[in-house]
Parts: sequence; C-alpha cells; structure tokens
Amino acid sequence: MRSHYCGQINSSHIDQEVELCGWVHRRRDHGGVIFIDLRDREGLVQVVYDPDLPEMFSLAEGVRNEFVLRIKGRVRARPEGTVNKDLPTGEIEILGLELEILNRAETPPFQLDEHEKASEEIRLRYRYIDLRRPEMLEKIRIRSRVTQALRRFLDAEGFLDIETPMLTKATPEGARDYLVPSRTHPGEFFALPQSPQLFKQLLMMSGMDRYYQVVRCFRDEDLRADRQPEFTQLDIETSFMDEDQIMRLNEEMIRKLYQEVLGVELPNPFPRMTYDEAMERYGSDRPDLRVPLELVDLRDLMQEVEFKVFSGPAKDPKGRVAAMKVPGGGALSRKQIDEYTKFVSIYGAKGLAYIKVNEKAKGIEGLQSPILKFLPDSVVEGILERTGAEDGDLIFFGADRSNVVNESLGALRVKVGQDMDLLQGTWKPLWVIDFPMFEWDEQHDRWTPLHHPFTSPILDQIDLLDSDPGACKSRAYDMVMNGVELGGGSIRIHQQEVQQKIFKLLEINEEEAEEKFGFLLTALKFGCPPHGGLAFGLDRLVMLLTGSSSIREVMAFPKTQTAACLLTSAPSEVSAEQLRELSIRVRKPVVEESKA
RNA sequence: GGAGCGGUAGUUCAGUUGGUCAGAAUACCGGCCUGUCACGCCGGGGGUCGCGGGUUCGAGCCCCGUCCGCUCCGCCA
Repeated sequence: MRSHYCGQINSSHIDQEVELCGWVHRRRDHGGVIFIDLRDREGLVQVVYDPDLPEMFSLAEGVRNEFVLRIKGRVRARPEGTVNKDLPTGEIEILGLELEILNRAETPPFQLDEHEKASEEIRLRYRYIDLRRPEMLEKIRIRSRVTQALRRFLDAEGFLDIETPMLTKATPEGARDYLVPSRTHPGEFFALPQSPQLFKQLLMMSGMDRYYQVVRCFRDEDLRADRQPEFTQLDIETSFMDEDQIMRLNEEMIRKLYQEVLGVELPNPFPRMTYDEAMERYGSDRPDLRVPLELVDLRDLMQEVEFKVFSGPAKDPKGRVAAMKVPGGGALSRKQIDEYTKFVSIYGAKGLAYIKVNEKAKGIEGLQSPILKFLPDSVVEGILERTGAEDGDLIFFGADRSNVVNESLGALRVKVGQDMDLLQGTWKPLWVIDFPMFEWDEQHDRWTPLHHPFTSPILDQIDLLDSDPGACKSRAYDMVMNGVELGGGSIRIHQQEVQQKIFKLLEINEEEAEEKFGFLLTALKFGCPPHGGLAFGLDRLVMLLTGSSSIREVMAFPKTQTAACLLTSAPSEVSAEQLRELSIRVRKPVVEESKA
C-alpha cells in the first residue's frame, strides 16, 4: 500500500522513506542516472535511480512511459541548480531504493504531454488514458467537489436525498424518450426519465417537503457542445415555499459553491430581470451580462419610413426593428461585416444593415452606410440619439419577425462582444423571471408550454388563461450565468382544476391527460401542498467552473455528436436471442443498390 | 432534416496549378552523453493519404457518393 501520493510529497518529507504507486510519466537517463517522473492523481514527483543500486538501476532501465510502478525511496532536497520551479514537487526528489513493476504498458496511442494536444476523437477512444492527464484529473476532481458542496448545503438545509425510478413511463410530450423494452410485458416499453419532474412532485404530496437528487436524465435529441443524451441534474423540490424563497435559497447555494470551489464572491442578491426585459434589451432569455452591448427598439421611428425592409416589421405586431450600437465598431472592415452578415443569416436574418459613425459633427455627411439613402434625416438623427452613438461607433440593425431579430441580434451581440474583447467582469449571474406561460406553435396551430405543463400561472393572471393566453405569465424562473442557462424551475400547479384547465388549453383532451398523467391528476385530489423547485444542469455548472468549452470535458465518458460511445462502440446490435425474448423484430434499413 | 469545417506516419500537422508530394515535428527502436526535467547529439524503422466510385496519360489534390469527428440551425415541454 502506498504511504503517500506522488503529488503530495514536499519538503516536509525530507529524509523520510516513502512508498509510492503511480504511472511513469517520463523516463530519461542522463549522466549515468535514471530519472523517472512518477505520476498519480495528485501530481508528479521525480525519482532518481543511480548505479549504486545496480539491480534497481537495471530494472529502471527497462521502464517505459505509462508503466505502473510501486517504488520505495528516500525524499531529499534536489541538488543545487536542478530545482524545477514549474513543478509543485520540484524542490525535492526521491532517491529510488526499490522498484516494482506492477504492470507494463504499450506505447500509448497519443502523448499525454500538454504541448501537443491529441484530437478529441482519439482522446474519447482511449478515454481511460486521457483521464490520466492532470488537466482531466483536475476537472473530475472539481466535479466531485461541486457535488459534495451542493449536497452539504442541501443536507444542512434539511433536504432529503431521494432516488426516483430510472425505468419509468414514456411521456410523448417534450423531448424524445429513450425507450427500454419490457420482457415481461411484450410490446410495451419503459422510458428513461427526461427528468424526475413528476416523481418529485409526488414526493411533495407525500410530505417530503424538501427533496433533492443528483440524478441522471436522458433525452434523445441531437447533441451540442452543452447537450448530451445523458446528463446530470441537481434536482430540487420544496413544499410551501414561494418563488422568492426558492430563488433566495438556491442562489445562496450557488454563492457558497463559488466561494468554496473558486474563492469567488458572487453578488448578493443575484439581479433579477423579467423575460420581456431580457428579450427587449438582449434578444435572449439567457443574456450574457458580461457583454456590454444592448438592443434598442426602433419600432416607433420606423413606422412611416419608405424603406419597407424597416417599416414592414415595424408595423407588424409580430415584427421587430432594433438597433445595436457597437462602440469602436467603426474599425470593422467590410469583410468582417460580411462575416457578421453571414453569421446572422444562420438565424434567418435576410441581411445586416449598419451605419458607421465617422464624424458626428458633420451630420449625415459624417455617416457611412448603404441604407442612409432610404431613411429621412430626422429618423437617422433619432437613431443616433437613441443609441447614443459617438464617433468611431457602428450601429447594426435587425428588422424581421421578432424572433428572428431577437435570435440574430442576440447571438450577434455575444459574438461581437467576444470578437472585440468587450467582456466586462468574470461572473454575471442573473435570474430571469416572469416567463410567458405559452408560446404559439405556428406549425401545429396551437399553444405549447414554454416551460412544462405543470408550471403554475401567476395567480392574479389566471383569468388571462381564457382571455389572452399569450399574455399570461408563469411562476417560472431561470438561473443564468454568463449566458449559460444553469438551471430553471417554477412553482407547480397544486390544484386539480387549474391543471385540467392548462391541459385543456394545450389541447390535451381528458382521455389523453388521463392516459399520460392520470396518476398525477389523481394524486392532486388527495392533498397536494403548494410546491415548486428547480433543476440545475450539473454538467454545465462544472463546465463553467472549470472554464471548459464543452460538457464533454467534464464528463468521464461522454458520447459523440451522433450519440455514440467511441470507447465501447455503443450502441451496437444485439443477438437474435435477446430480441426474441423482448418480442422485438428489427426492420433493417434497406441498403440501396449502388447505381452502376 | 439542414449549413459549415476537418479526416495524410502511433500522434499533431504541412503538402502550391493534377506531374520527385509520401514530408516535418514529436512519439517509438538502437547508439552516444556524469543531474535531466518539452534535455541534447547521431542513426533507424514506420503510410489502405477515412472508404467506394468517377474524370485523366497521371489524383493526397478535381467530381459524385458514403462513413467518422467537431461547430451551428432545426430539435431539446
């Protein structure tokens, strides 16, 4: 058994004999001495074998990178002139007295050194080796510290850690389910949970008034840098607390987490902003407040202009005309503006108009823009005044359906902010509140819930459910950090009549509601306390805390964009026997004959 | 379902107009070096240019298809 970790040996151990286990990070020999950098999860230490111990010396000669060793040796200060200040253990070294090769290793498929990074593909195929890298070990360690800190906080607040089923009922609403066939019920399927939403609500009805769970969730949708088919939530639910209490409790938890893990003080309280204001000023319901750019509405100015590109959306209730001033943006080249035009086209924007403010004092003459000729001087002056543009600035315009303007300028805002290095501050948390209950689904010509169908409307707006559902706000709240949605939740519906009303509005008929959520509706009849909660995306949280660019970097064994595991080659075909037991026959995709 | 980028030595990459274009670095193997730490020096081995088809006298390079990886749109109540 090891007596220490390599990376924890320091000058306080000098003259002690230690026993260490680890991997050979690098073996070098020089000057009749063999140097072995031994690595474990805590770091590196250098072990020196000299020819005074011929047996150990010759054994050390055969050692290769990534061999697994157990060594015994004496800690000593490094000779003068050989101290390695880059290494925490660089003040000391270990005179190797014994050496045992616990296992040999082939040459690793990629180098673990940081100076030449292996591709993600090869790293995922050999993830167990990739995870040996100190950078990855550190991320895994932080993830562990995060879950520990969160559990500690919730435990101290009286929350119970309760597990909920992984094999559960398919819910065709929302994301696609991962299905699991039932052997004992031929032709029937379980679904893996998209979230423990309904179970945690049922637990509130059971009187477990403070619940949490670090829980795996599954969604069979296309992947992104921040979306994996299986991911981890910190799921929380409470009874008898209102949204204000829930938000205060949870931001306190996040504040403590940042203190413990990063030593960072977050604001107290977190700022709050309504959904409407977020869309108006940032074009996004998860604005990155580090970016000091804002959208300015121009609807009233553009009502009567001849330029239909602007006046059309300005007159359309579903349209929007907005401007975004970029300080110093006058320096942007035509090529860069073209690239931004291409960028916003991703979001459906048909163009990206702009005005460069060269010399404001010269009036219209001091401006530079392809659209000036379409706009009356008075309107241009109005734009300058409203945006507060100064010499050297640039103003971008968006005019289209509201969601196109919001999505394109909202994304452009973040991109320009990053490109031009405008980010202010390091951590900008925010609560977004007062979400709409519903949004209109044009494709299916019906209302869909913005959050989920169990979200409570704001109580004094319940009448709006009948008169103007689109104006009805919900008791939902999202925690946003630096433009990342960290978590979201709501006060739930605890009255059966309200729940039924919502289902009706969503055009879920009684039969369907009974089939899908009957157990919930029944449970609501037997004494349901008012309750609410939220769920954090743990992977995203750790991604932010570690400065990673994707959640794959903070998951030990993530999947690729096609939802495959390069390490195990999952998913894979199964035997005919297994399929037979499950009463499943696979229809092979027809392989098209090659056209000769 | 769609858009973009990429796939060449174990690894990271370069490869011009289609004609010494099978290359570099590193890793690996051997030798040298009396304190290295991205050591250094000398030498060596190592290739289905993702796969399939096409154009051409000739394809790593051009065209079509396909697979894989990444980013994004749609999707993700």
